[in-house]
Amino acid sequence: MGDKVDLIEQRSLKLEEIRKLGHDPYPHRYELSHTVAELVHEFSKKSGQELEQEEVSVQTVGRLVNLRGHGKAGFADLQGSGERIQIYVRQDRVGQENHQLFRLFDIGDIIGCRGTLFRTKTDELTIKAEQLDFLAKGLLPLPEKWHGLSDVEIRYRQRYLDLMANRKVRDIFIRRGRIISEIRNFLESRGYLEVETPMMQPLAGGAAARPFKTFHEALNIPLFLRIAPELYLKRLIVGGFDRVYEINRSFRNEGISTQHNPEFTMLEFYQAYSDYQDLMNLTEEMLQTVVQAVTGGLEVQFSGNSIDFSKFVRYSMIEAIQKFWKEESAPSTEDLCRHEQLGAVVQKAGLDFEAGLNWGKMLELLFEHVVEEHLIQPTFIYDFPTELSPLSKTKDEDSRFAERFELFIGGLEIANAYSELNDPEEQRKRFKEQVEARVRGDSEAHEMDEDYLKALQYGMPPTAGEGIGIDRLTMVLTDSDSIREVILFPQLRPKS
RNA sequence: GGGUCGUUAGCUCAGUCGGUAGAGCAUCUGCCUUUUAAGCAGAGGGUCGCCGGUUCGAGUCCGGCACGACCCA
Repeated sequence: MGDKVDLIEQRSLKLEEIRKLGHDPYPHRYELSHTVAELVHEFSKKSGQELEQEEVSVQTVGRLVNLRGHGKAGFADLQGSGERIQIYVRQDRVGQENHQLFRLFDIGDIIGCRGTLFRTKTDELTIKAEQLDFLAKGLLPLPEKWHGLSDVEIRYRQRYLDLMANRKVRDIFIRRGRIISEIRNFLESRGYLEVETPMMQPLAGGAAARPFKTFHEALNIPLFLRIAPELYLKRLIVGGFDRVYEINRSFRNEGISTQHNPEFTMLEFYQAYSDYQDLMNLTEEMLQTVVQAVTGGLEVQFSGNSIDFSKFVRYSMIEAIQKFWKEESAPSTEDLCRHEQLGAVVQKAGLDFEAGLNWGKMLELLFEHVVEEHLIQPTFIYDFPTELSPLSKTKDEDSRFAERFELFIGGLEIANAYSELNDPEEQRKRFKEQVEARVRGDSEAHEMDEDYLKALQYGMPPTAGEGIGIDRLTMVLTDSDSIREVILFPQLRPKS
């Protein structure tokens, strides 16, 4: 600890020395001809001879990540815009005063350098400095140069250090940005409007989850952080925006795991005059477009598996359970569709369940246990129990099933979509059932939402809607095994 | 919520059988004008996560707590 203070003191003293040399240690701007990345990309193919003939004069900026002094000369590595370039400083070239400044530099300082490009004996692209400028002081030492930064706690708590030290981390977040941008392009090209709906809601609906609660002082009312934007987006469909989407945060007051962060980013989109089949097709096309644009192909490595986005498999939930059943004889459709018979099937699969579990939840339990881990390649699972889908239309031929699908990739649940229930009387009935489940102790069950029912009473066109977990999609497309690797500042327990 | 592992210098780590704290990098001083994990010579730097216990003696053994990672629910 004492040493850490000394380090800051030493660097603060150097800061004063720099000031005494007549440099403002925190200047306001700097003119550059190239970023480091531009230099590296533009000149990586030029030979030393070409560079010296052309006498390319450049001016760039970056953070010092390595210093190698040689008495009256020295080398340094400058990191900027995700790349590194070497600079070579000779006292007889920059002058005595500027060389003095060079000797006051620490690893971590941000500097500007003007000079000409050349290649060293070992053929490394290097700037021969003519003028060095000081742009900002790094008072605290950077992570160790050999091993870099690997302590995950520091990586997440001080993400800026992670971004400086680990190129791969930088690349993950660049890719995340591209994914979102490609999704926007895709949806905009299909006539979608991006909208923003309330994050603070008087009633947290649209999903089965526990919300965070907050309070508005002036209105004197409790508010909930949204668990989904769904019910507001559908109000916009009622209002005549036939295609809307929102990419933004939702919040769920649940445990934290490699797949769950309390705040997470979801894309939700709603398309009028369409059903869930249309959205399966749209989703396939959208993800193929995004994956191609972002990775340059349709095959992605994730968690030791090669995932092929060129074909998406589709199974009904019942089919999937039968297909991935471990033992010889899979249960019949009849067994799976009848509450009285399903209990025995679930027990046969070696699962315990609470008494009074309804048929839908029982089927879900069985599905999660038997099927989910096998869904590595992009797979739509469709036709969910209506009991699990209070906001979905049911199938015309069998009201026990809802027109709903989920998309699984790499064993992760990536998307959830359905033909939206737009019959206000039926919706009221479903809400009532949810309220009853809530009374029986299901804290995730939906509440009665009169305001939403009123919107439906004005008439909502037939509509299909979908949510896609952006964090999880990013995990798959960056081969990240934890959601914390794709969220810049993941939620952690506060440091004591 | 349960289990396993981890926490030692600014960073990455070692630390034997319980005997009074180590390395490399970083820092500081000196030398060094094509190095690149630059080099050479020297110096400084520790609440061994926290609290308690056992012991003549604890980084090391025991218990609790905190934080983190992984696995399970």
